[in-house]
This record gives sequence, C-alpha cells and structure tokens, in this order.
Amino acid sequence: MSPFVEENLHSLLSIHDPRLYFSKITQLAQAIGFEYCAYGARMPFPLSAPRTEMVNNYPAAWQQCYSEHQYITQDPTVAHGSRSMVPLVWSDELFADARELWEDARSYGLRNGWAQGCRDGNGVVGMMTVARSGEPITAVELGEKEPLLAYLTQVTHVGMSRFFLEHSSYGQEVKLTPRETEILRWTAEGKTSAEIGDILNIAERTVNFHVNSTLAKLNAANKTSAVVQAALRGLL
DNA sequence: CATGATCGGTTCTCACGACA
DNA sequence: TGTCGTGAGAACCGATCATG
Repeated sequence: MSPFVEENLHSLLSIHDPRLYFSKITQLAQAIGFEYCAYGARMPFPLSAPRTEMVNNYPAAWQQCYSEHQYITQDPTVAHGSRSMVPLVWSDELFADARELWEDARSYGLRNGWAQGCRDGNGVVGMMTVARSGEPITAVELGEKEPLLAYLTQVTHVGMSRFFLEHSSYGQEVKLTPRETEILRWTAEGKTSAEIGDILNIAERTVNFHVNSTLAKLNAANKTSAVVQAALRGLL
C-alpha cells in the first residue's frame, strides 16, 4: 500500500458526515492533479425506478445545466460505468453521440476526465469521475495514477454508498435463517413449494411458512419479489 | 420466554384451454 | 377475439413443538 493510500485510509473510514467525507475525497483528487471529482450511485431498489444519488464539486452553473438538459440520460460515461468496471478517459470519440453535452461540459471547464464504475455486494452501482480544465491525461499519467484512482473510487463508493443506504429501508440489515435461505435458493431455481418440500423432506406448508417469513423480513409483496431482493442483497 | 421449525385448513390469483 | 371454467400454485391465518 502506498503512503498516499495508507495516510488517508483510516482517517476516511472514521468520518461519519457525508459532506465532510466527500470534501476529503475532493482533496485527495486534487492532490493527484484533478480539480473536480464526482460520484454517483444507483440504488438497486425500487427496480422499476432505481434511486440515483450524486455528489460533486463541479461549477454550480454546470450542475444546473446538466440537470436542466437531463444530460444523465445521454451521458456516455454514465452508461459505461453502469455496465463496466474498465476505466474510461474522456475523448471526442466517446462523446460522438452527445456533442451538445460534450461542448457544454468543455465550456464550463470540464475538458479532461477519467471515470470508473464500481459495484458491491449490496447491488449498489457507483461511478467515480475526476476531471480538470488543464492539460490532457496522457497514457503515462494514466499508468502512474490508475492504481490511486481505482483506490479512490473504491473508498468513495464504500463511504458514500454507506451514507445513501442509511436513509433508505433497503439499507436496513435483513437476516434470514438458514432454512429460509435454503428455501429461497430453491425458489430462485424455479422449484415450487411442493418440490422444495420433497427436496428438503418437509411439508409443502412448512415451505410456505418460511417463504412467508422472508416476505415479511424483506417487505416483499410476493415470492418473486422476495427472491429478487434476496439475490440482490447477496443473501443467497 | 424468544426463536425457529413444523404442520393444517382455507382462500385467492393467475395461466391455460375450451368454446361461442 | 373475448369470456368462462378449471386446476396449480401462492398467500394467509392459525396452531404446536423443540431448543437455548
């Protein structure tokens, strides 16, 4: 672990205020040459309309512009970050289908940037972006700083998603009994209650009882929802 | 006493096939 | 194409028993 990482890891994890936490992240980003940084997270629930949270230190005018134009729906870095963990450097080619967004960003001083997606066992998908108005990011610089940027992404994701989850019902810990977990696993495999009863050598009613118990714990409307939620929470 | 496991009866929902 | 009947599966309510 580099001195950079070692010096900041413990101090970051002890911070319990989201604003202060992100402020520290921006300081770290600036220390490695990026004046701007942004972090966005998409919560796994509700599946029909996943909640998105964003924090950044971009110019206020650019934040307003981005929001007004709903650029998030066409931002190629967001699309990339939601499906890939591969680092991405901003380029003309990247924004070929979002020229207006690209030109607006540059006009607000966001000229060179680097983004990386990340995800965790809770099903939260995050994306970290660092950017600057100055010189382009060279291959040499990227090679030198990539480990630090990857670390910064992970630390930001762990810390900030924790704050986001604190204020949602999804963030509340759910504990399933071993029997409940076992039955949900078979349910996820498409087995009916009767089939699971045969497999586990218990009555179908008993299987249903445990399924109902998981519905209550997961606040799920039905068995299908319970299985999906349990899977996304990493309980299976 | 709290928790987990087991079981029974009943009702509801929904997919599917038959039929006009 | 729309309606209706049927059956499988799901959901709900209740209870007892074992264990730490």
